This record gives sequence, C-alpha cells and structure tokens, in this order.
Amino acid sequence: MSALDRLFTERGVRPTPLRREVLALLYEADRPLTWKEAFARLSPSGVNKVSLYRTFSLLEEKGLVHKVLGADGAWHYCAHPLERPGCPGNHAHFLCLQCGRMTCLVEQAIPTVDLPEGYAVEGKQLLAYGRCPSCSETQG
Amino acid sequence: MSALDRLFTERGVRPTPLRREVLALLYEADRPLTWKEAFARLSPSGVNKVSLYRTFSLLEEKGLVHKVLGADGAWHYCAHPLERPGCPGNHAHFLCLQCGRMTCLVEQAIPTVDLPEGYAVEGKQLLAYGRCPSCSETQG
DNA sequence: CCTCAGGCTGAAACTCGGTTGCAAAAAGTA
DNA sequence: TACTTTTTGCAACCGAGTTTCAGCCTGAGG
Repeated sequence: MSALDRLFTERGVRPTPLRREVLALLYEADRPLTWKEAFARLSPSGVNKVSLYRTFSLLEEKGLVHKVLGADGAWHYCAHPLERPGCPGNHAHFLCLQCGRMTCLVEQAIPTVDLPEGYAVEGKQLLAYGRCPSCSETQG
Repeated sequence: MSALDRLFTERGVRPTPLRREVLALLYEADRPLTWKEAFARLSPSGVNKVSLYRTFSLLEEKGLVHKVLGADGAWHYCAHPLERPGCPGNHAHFLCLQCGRMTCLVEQAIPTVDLPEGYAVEGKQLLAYGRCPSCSETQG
C-alpha cells in the first residue's frame, strides 16, 4: 500500500484513481493549485469538471488539503505535508496577480487576531499579492 | 459644496447622484458592504445592477474606498475615513460566516510579510472569519 | 458466483456573481 | 443650438461552482 493510499484510508476516504491522481498532482506541484490549473493538467486523462470539484471539496473536508481564497477570487488548494497531515495551513500565502501562481510562505505564521468578547474565530488567512520574481522581470 | 462632493472633485470624479448615494451609504454603514448588501439597500431607488458594479470599481480605482475579498468569495467595499482619504485599508477584517457582515479591525494592522528577493507586493489582506457576537448567541 | 445497496462518476442543466457591448440620456463645451 | 464626452440602463454573455439524476463500480452477504 502506497503512502498516499495510507493517507486516504486513515481518513476514511476510498482511494479511487481520480483521488489518487488529484492528490498526487497537488504533492507534485508543491504549491496551492486552483481548480483551473488542476483541470488543465489533468485534462489529458479526460477528467470530468464536476468530479474534480467534488474531489477537491472531499479532500478539504477530510483534512487532506487546505484551501486559500486568492485575490483573484478563486480557491487555491494545497496538500498538507506528508509528515504532518492535518496541518491547518496556518501560514501566509503570496499570490502573483500576473501568472496566478500562489506560493506558501510556510515560515510566516499568521499572527493572532485580537477580537472583542463574543467573536468566535473559525479560521483566518493572510494573503499578500503582487508580482512574483519571474513576472517582475518579464514586465517593466 | 458638501464634504462628499469635495472628495469627489479632489479625485477627479464627477459627483453624480448615484455616486453620492453609494458613497453616502458606505459612510453610513461604517463597515464593508458587499455589492449585494448595497443593492438591497438601494433597490427602493431603482438602481441598475451594472451601474452599481461600475460605481464600486470606480470608487475603488480612485482611492475613495478599499475592497476586501471575504471567505464567502464576495468583495466587500469599505469607505475610507473622511479625515484621511486615501487610506489603503491596512488593517485586519472579520467576516461573520452566518450573517455575512464584515467588520473592520482598525486597531489590528496587517503585519509585514517577509518575502524572498524579487517579489513585488502590491497589497495584502488579513481576514479572520467565524461568528460575530450576535450570531454566536442565536445559535448553540 | 450472484445479487443487492451504497458510494463514485459523468453529463446536462442551472444558479449566481460579475462583465461586455451598445444605445439612450445627461452634462459639459463652444 | 450643436457637438462631444461621460454616464446610465438594458440585454446578452461569461465563468465558477452546484444540483440533479442516471449509470457504473465496488464491496458485503448469501
């Protein structure tokens, strides 16, 4: 049984070909991918768009990946590191507005947000956006 | 000439009735409003949906308001304080996932995000989400 | 091996936030 | 008044994501 399949069964997720393919893709990419990016990469194997959406939300629900909303309005999905599955993705992200690539800033933890009495925080995200190095170069 | 109209002309924006109405609404609300919330409040006066979208993006472009993308995927627009127009909105926000209301946490500045050489940051946002006090109460 | 139930997948239609194109109205300019 | 530019309104469109439903696969029980 592969490491991926072990992750799946641990979480009570049946390791289907599609799910293996999607999760493997996220690990390979090593950065958050949007549905669109994933769809483009998987289209050669003829993935269905709805199945891909469903797979992403299942993986997120089961805690195998986390999602970050980009300033482009699209969700970016990022696989949790194999060695510490269940990571809440509690770090900042950078989104390049030109090429649309998102980068995890794993060193930058999200600071505590102080809220008045009564607020219940379920999650938080810190997103910086602009130009990545390669896009800064190619455009004056 | 009213304070609002002065703001408009300072920024080279013609103060039309619709623009006055939208900006006044944002000041009155004193928290970020989504297009939907604004449309609901302005619908009695028969606003056109496209004109409202256009007004929001014009106000943002001219620096009269700033926008924050909520975890609900919708943009929330917030008027800059009258006394310091041009404020980049450099503070954290809280979004209630139940009632959809966003609150400015003006006391909580967004921390510096350290990025490797070559990254050009154009903006950043820190968003916490969960339940606001009144929604926490009404639901166990 | 067969059968049945439940989970998984695929296709089509739909919803919803937001944009585009274009024509009519309004405002500024001469 | 006539001309130009800006703003507005309408309709059609677009793209992300969801719903519905039928068909398929798989796994458990016989």
